[in-house]
Amino acid sequence: MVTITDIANACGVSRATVSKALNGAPDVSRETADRIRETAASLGYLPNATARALKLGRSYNIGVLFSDETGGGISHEYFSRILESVKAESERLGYDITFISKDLGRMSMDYYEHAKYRSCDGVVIASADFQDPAIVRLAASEIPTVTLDYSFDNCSSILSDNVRGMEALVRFVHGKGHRRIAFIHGEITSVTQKRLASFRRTCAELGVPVPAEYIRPAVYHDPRSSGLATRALLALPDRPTCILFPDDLSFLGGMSELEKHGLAIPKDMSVAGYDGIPLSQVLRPRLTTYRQGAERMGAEAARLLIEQIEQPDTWIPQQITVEGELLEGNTVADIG
Amino acid sequence: MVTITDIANACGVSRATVSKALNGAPDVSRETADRIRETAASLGYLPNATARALKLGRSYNIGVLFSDETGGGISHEYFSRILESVKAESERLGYDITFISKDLGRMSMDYYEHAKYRSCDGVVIASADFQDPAIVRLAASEIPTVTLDYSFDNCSSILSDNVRGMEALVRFVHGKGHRRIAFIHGEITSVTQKRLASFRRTCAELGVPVPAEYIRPAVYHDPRSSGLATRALLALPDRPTCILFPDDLSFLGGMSELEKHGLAIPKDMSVAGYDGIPLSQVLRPRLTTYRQGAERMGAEAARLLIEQIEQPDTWIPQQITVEGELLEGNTVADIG
DNA sequence: TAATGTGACTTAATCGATTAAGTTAACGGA
DNA sequence: TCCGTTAACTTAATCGATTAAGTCACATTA
Repeated sequence: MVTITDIANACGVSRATVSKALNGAPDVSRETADRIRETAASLGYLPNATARALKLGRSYNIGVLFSDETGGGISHEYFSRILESVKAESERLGYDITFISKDLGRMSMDYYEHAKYRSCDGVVIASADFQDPAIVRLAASEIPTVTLDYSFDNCSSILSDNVRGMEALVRFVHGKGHRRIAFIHGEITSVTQKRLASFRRTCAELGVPVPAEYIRPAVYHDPRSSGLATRALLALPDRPTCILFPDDLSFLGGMSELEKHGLAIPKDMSVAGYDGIPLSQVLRPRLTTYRQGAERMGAEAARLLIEQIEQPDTWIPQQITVEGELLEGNTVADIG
Repeated sequence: MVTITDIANACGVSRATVSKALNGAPDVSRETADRIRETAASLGYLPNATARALKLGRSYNIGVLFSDETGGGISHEYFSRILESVKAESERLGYDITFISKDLGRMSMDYYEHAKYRSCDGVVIASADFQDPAIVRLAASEIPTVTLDYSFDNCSSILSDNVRGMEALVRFVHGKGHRRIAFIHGEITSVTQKRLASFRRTCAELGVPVPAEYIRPAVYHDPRSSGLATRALLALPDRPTCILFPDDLSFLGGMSELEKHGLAIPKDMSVAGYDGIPLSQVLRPRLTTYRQGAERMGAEAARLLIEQIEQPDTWIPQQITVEGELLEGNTVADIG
């Protein structure tokens, strides 16, 4: 391994001078600096991030947290889009990313300890149980933290616009003439609550009644549970004309249930999803859904976090809401 | 930050003794060791991975490489399953994982340099253009490397069993009576070549003729291009009775094309996919496909890599082939 | 009794890079 | 000529942990 000492020897200067030359310090002469840089290049010198981190107390490494337990793991489309954009933006800004988990080999530690152990400069919490004391501890710690789809006091956060997303969907189906709109929602989280509230408020604004039995619980990303919820809705004496699903994958469960009942989409039942995963746009009929701005969310998360890391003095917590877009498929019939 | 020095002071011993006590060295008395461990716990001591890495020349950190350019990014189901299992197994064995990329901020470096810079103990190459000189350099370097779905000399590799996967599919549809089997394949890579070869060989073994026009190129994970390939197949005077798609997502493109022609699956055309993504199993009809053993592949990759890192002397390159399973849906009609 | 051994420490060097503080020679101005 | 200044270095401490080598008191053995 080529170190700063090798360059120093090769150039007949001290290690200090090499370090300064490579970092562009002012008190190295032009010629010496050039000579050092050339030698460094010719020897194939690479700085050692570890040594630098130890000395500087800055690792240029940020942790990302995807809690697997909540099922919001990396393999869900929405989260992998977020991960990918956090990664891309971080790299653009000169930071690597490392996963933060509970426990590591035989060491048992919580998220905060893990992040400390790896001396992460900051952490992006992308999917987690925000009630988990370990998450709360991390968010409340001195480590700069940005959360996605949840807000802690004193942490910046990036929020998908669930309020406006749900509103857009409701207004869209209302515009198509629907007045009996059912909503199958995922597990109760802050995201779900926002969508529920927005659903209710928008319906109220539009003068659309929302019978209690039109709101059915299910589990995100679980076609089976949405299928059951769909069945329950179909059993109602006063069936809805349109069903909003918790997400696109869940819609598939509903779809097969509708099929079983011999109901065609959108002729006999209108439906809409949420997320706008690529699949939704190649399905026939193309699914009407709301695509969250995951790419921008990830990028903004990285940007905010690194800003906080690099300018801790001027930093104040920020909440950024990222809008998505309504993907108007053809699963909502015009019954106006 | 609580360091080893704080513990040393609190216990009235030297830092060396603390380090030894915490690492279970034999030359520390029972009582002293206990006292040190208690003090460490009560002070909330956490080892500093950075300092340890610097001294030991071991970071307990492995790099993972998902080249974005090839489109085999993190967000594809197969790769995210691999990532997730590499992560889980690495963590179980006490290693963190960090993404390796080209370039980092204003530093331009190749993969090898990046891995060196972060002192990764090893690298898993999960998706990449294996012709890329930067990838070749990394694989040929002194850094332990495991590749997925590709073999380099002197590197261990984990291979999805494309040969047996394709064979299983062909034998399955053949068993259902199909004799005119078309195959839409993805871009020519080593994986694709294996599938193509296996397709041809199995057909030959079964005595099924394979007209050249039954083999159509397309692009992986791109429903549009598979749609076009499907259209070309349908235009043939002697239509196939069954189409094998490059992957499940691509099948969706074919599906909508079939729909346009008023052809029902599987009545008018049988189809099969590849990958076995969750979606494929909630679609109606349920897709016949081959699910690759991504979870085992990721876990084996991590295991092999860490084995090589920890026992470099006894190490020899290994190739492990991981079998998947045929998911027998109902998109293949029995026309026997 | 002297030599030898041993258990339980401490000392000090080391990993690679950074940086405050110190040194030295050259130069300018009075 | 002498002093102050400045450019261009070097010295040495430091980040936190590890470990080979050294020390020392005490026990054992011939």
